Amino acid sequence: MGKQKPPKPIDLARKPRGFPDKREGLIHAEQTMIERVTSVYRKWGFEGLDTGAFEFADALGKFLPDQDRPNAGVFALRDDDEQWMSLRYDLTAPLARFAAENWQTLAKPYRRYAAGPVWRNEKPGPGRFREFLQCDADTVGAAGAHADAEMIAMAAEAMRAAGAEDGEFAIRVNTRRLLNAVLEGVGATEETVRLTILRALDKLDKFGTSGVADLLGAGRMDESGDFTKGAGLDAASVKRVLAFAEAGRATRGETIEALGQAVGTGDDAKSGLAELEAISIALAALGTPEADVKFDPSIVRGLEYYTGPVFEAELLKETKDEDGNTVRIGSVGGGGRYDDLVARFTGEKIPATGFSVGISRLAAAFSISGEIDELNGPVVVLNMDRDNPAIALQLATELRQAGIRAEAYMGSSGMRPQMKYADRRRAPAVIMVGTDELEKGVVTIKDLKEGARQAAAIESNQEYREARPGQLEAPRGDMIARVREIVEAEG
RNA sequence: GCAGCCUUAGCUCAGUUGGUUAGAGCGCCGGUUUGUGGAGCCGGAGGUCCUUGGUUCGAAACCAAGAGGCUGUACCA
Repeated sequence: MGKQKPPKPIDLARKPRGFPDKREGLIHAEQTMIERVTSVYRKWGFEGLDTGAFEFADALGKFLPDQDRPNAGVFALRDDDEQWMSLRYDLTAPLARFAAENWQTLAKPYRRYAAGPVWRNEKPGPGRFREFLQCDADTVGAAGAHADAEMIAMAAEAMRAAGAEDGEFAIRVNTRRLLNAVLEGVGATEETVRLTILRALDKLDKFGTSGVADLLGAGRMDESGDFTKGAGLDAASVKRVLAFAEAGRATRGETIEALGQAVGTGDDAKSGLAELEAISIALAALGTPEADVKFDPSIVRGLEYYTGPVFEAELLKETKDEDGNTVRIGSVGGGGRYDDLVARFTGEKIPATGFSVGISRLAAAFSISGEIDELNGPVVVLNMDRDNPAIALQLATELRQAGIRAEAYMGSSGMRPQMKYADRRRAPAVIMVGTDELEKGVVTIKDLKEGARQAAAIESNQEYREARPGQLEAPRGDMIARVREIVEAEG
């Protein structure tokens, strides 16, 4: 009945949340970060592997779409032949699939790095996307703490390669075996209770001791009044879990000692402590600075497939967001040992361990703090002579032939808009050739960065215009050399 | 998913008890005796006031539902 209004065209130009548009600056920051991290992986002897965006849903593991409704968490669709396919949610599951498929032909252990986008169908938020970049290294087919220690050492080196200095990051390490020992110690046999306890532990840094105590016991009320049911442990058990969670000490040796007190003498406790001990010794041999790696009993990580050591890379360095507020970036990567993942395909138990870096967060952190250079735009040749616009094309071509990024202004706007354009493009310089220059056989070159510096001291607009800061006139034959000086001086 | 808050120009926001053609700042575009980016001067574009339905003589304003956003929380292989 009601008149159907056609949708306004601009209302169709909407971007789905969590799928970021990336412009020059961000692209450059992320590519730089991928290069830095993968160069560390390559240096340690890992080889590249790139797999497709989609995997068959059943190859991705527990997320089997049930009939019509693919599970939340992944993006899934049905192929022509009715098979469910899912966009990969990490780079580990495709690796497990690839390793299983090609196991016979691979040199074992298989050491592989990979970088690329992954997709998760979850609620996005600041710093949380539905499409984001990961950069992984994994060793498939190597049991034992040395392979884990190597991952941890490499994670620390990757953080340093990314730009983190002493004390600006920490790799925090724990092992599932100790967590199992604690669960056993408080008699948590029921799966839901075990998971609730682990999730509570994981939130120690977020909610603090009392918040975690609530989650371990009856439950916790958040500030919006929403209530989260707890694990229902009695007071003595809560105390025992907390004692474990807070056993972190200044050095790894002291932490192992404190954990020994908190965790008892069961099989899991003994093997877990031995695992940390072995990792610590290996790290010393690998030359990893002691302060880079801490043992932290509150590290839990994903609940699904980790079987031994788990670790997390945390950026401690403080950065500022666009509004100038201080932001703690927090976790920028993680990993661990997953001995059962490849076995899903092969039946044979194949040990594996790996580490994953969240590229976007790292790039954001180091881009904001100036660790990654901002890119200059092209040199812009202004279109001054409307009777003979081809001169701008010719000059731009000469610059490009000399290997300088350059473009001729496309259009016939006045000079002021053309200057504004060059400014907005972050051009290092503009070239001006009008009738004056043509007659004299020269070009006018304006160094925009130098001009801006000089302009800071100029008060009035009229003076600013007359001063023509940063500008020089050069013989036509010297254009390339002079422009090159300007471009190279500004990186 | 659950809870709270929010939605007026590109952005940040005004908008009287419900009353004509809905405003500002910034930004944007163009010009400034066809030659100069920032802060000068002149001009300009840009809004079905998120959507739909209801109340009313009359709705940007009141009510309901929906959509979108923010924050917290849950989940996060």
